[in-house]
Amino acid sequence: MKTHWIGDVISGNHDQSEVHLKGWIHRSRGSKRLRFVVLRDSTGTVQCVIKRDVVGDDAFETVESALIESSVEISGMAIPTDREHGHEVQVSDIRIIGPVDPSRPFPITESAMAEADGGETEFLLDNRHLYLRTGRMTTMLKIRSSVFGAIHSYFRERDFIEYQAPNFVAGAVEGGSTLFEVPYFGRKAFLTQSWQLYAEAAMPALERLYTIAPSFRAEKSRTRRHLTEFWHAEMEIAWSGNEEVMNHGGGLVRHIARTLLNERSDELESLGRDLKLIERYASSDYPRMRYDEAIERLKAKGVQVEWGQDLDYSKEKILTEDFEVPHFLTHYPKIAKPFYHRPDPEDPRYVLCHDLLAPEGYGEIIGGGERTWSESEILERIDEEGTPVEPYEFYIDVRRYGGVPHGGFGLGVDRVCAWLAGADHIRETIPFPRDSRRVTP
RNA sequence: GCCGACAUAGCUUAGUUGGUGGAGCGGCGGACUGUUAAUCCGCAGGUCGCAGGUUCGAGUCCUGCUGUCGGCGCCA
Repeated sequence: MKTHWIGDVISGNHDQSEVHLKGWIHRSRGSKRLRFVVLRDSTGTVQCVIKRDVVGDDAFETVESALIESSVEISGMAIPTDREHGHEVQVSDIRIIGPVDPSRPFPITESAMAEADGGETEFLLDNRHLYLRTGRMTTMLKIRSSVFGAIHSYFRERDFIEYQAPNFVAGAVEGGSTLFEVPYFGRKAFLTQSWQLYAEAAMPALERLYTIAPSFRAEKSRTRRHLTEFWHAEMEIAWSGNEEVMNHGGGLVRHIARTLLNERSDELESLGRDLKLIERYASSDYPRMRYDEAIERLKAKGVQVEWGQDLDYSKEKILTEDFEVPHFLTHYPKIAKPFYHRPDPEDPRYVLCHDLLAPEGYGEIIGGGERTWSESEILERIDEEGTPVEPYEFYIDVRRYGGVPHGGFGLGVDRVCAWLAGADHIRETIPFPRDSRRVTP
C-alpha cells in the first residue's frame, strides 16, 4: 500500500514532513557524493536528493547503478525549494524494489520519443506496453478516463439505464462487408458493429438506455480517424424523434468538454491544448444544417457534388471550415442511408437523421437519428433495399408489438478523445490500438 | 481495394557521381558537479529488411518479396 503520492508532494501538501514514496526512476544524475533521482508515480514526478553521507555507502551505490524505470521505495523529508521544481525530497533511506538489467535497459529513450512528437513510430507501437508509462501517453489515458466518466454521468444524471448487448452477433447493422467473421462452433458469427439493434429490442422495456462498448469494423481504413476496434457510446430513447436525440448528442458532447475543463485542464495544457477552445466547445450551441444546404454550400465553393451522394470526409472537411464548433448535418437523402432511418413524413425523399461533425478536421463524431418504427414502414424500407428479412425478424418484432417513435445515436469515444486532446492520430488516445495491420502487442 | 513514401547499431539518424559504414542518445568503465535531456574522457555495439541481378567492386543502381508509415474510399 502507498501512504504518500508524488502529486501531493509537488503540491506542497507534505512540506516539512516525512514522506514514504513508491515509484519508478524517471531520470538519475549525480556524482560520487550526491545523486538526484527524478521519481515518477501515477500522480507526477519529483526530484529526490540522495547524499552519500546520509544514506550510507551501500544504499548510495545501489542507487548509482539503478537504471531508468527501476522501481524504488524512498523515505525522506519533503521540502519547498526555490529551485525549478518547487518541491523536492531529502532522502534518508532508499531501496530498489524491481531492478532493471543493464544488458536490457529501458528501450523508450529520449531519442525514441523525440521524433515521435505525437505521431507514433513503428518502434513505439511495437513497444506500446512500455510506451504507456511515458508522460504523453499517461496524460492521454487520464483524459480518456474523464471522457468515459463524463459519458456515464451525463446519461445517469438523466435516468438512462446502462444496458449491454452481445458482442457475438449473427447479422449486420451496416453493409456486411465490414464485419469481422469468427468461427462459432461450426457456424459463422460476427463481431458486433453496433449495439443499436439490440438496444431497440430493449427500448420498450427501459425507454431510456445507453452503453459504452467496443464496436468492430473490418475496414482496411488507413486514416488518423479509424480503428478496427473502437469504443462506441450509444443511446436509445423511446417517445422521441430526431430533434430530441440531437439535443442529447449536443448536450453530451458539451458535457464531456466541460468535464475535461473541470478535471483535466492541466493535462490538456500539457498537451498544448488551448483551454479557450475547449471552453467554446463546452458552452456553445452546435449549429444544424440540412443536407440540401450543405450541397448548396459545397457547390458555391466549386466542389463537384451531386444530390444523393453521401458526403465523404473531404467534403465534410470543407464544410467544417465554416464552423468554430461542432455542427450537425441532418436530413440526408433516403438513398444514402440504411433502412433503419425513418423517412421524413414531410418529404419521404429524406430521412430523419443527423451526423455531428467535429471542427479542426476531426470528422464525424456522432451518427444518429429517428428509427423507422412502424411495422409497415420497416417492411417497406427493407423491401426497397432488397435486404433479406429473415435476420431482422427480431428487429421487426419490436414494431409488431407496440411500436413507438424512438431514436438514438452512436458516438465515437476515441474520436472525441482525439479531438478534445488535440491528438494527431486516434491511436494516441487508446492504450493498445487495433487497425488493419496491427493486433500486437 | 486504390495511391504514395520509407527500411543503416537497442533508439534517432548521416552516408556525396558505386570504392573497407560515421555521429548523438542509451549501456559499460572513469572524472567531476545542488544537478536540471547535467557535463567531460574512454570502451563495446552493424549480415546496411529479405532474395536475386548489374559491376572488378553495391548501404548506394535494377527487379521481386516482406514489413511499416502516410493519404483516399468506407465510417464512430
